[in-house]
Amino acid sequence: MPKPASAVKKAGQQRGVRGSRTGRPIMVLLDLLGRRWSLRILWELRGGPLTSRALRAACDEASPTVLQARLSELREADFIELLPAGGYGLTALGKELNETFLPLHRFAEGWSKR
Amino acid sequence: MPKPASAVKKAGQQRGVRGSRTGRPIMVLLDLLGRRWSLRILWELRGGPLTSRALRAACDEASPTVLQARLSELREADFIELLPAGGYGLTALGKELNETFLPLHRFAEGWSKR
DNA sequence: TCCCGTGCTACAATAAACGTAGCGCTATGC
DNA sequence: GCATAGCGCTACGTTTATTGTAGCACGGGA
Repeated sequence: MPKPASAVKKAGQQRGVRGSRTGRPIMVLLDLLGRRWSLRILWELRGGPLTSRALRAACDEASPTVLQARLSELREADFIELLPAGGYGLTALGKELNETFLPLHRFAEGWSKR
Repeated sequence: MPKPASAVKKAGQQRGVRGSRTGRPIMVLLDLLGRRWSLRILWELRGGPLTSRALRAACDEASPTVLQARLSELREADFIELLPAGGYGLTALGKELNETFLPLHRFAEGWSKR
């Protein structure tokens, strides 16, 4: 019989990294990037800044709720920033992170022919 | 007033890539890897095969339900395989994909000191 | 003034993830 | 034989995340 099962969890981690309690940087990063739309957002910004609405359009009209949540998280992680002129753009760190994923594109092309 | 809002969505995409309807390989890949625990599983297998239980332990005791779901998806994508001798291991393709993420580790280390 | 685009939020409904328990199977122990 | 233990995997009720739709407050032109 499934017990309440919560009431305990609130203590341990609340403001945290969700799926990772170790705190190891790579885990924190994998967890952050493992949230829905995170990778996609970074990817869509690779060509230059986009307004929040353009970004939403680029992301298949994902709901603004999650998008804003991700944008906040990614901003807090210093991967993207809200430009003074409007629109979101990659920070230097974000660009560096994005380059990490460049080989992924090539990989994806080959993988799709599996 | 929030309308029913569903009843429509069932038509368009059901068995799909969730966040991506374009079918572009990179989108499919980003979507698959953007699911919870996907990246983590690949990461945890980098050192060699693990049994499902060991993998679960490595992933902070994530619930077996999602883990099995991810394992199935990653297996279908041919990134991991269930070894005859038992345990899950990366396929050649999986190893290739994992190497794509190697720079991520280094990046994460530097990032954590932001 | 009015209009339009910006970033952002509310909120009810839906889908995904969680936690716990336990199944069927196989191999090894006695 | 027959427990025992580990394997991959599933059921199912609860909690959390995501979705879809609507709309806010603000600022910059016409």
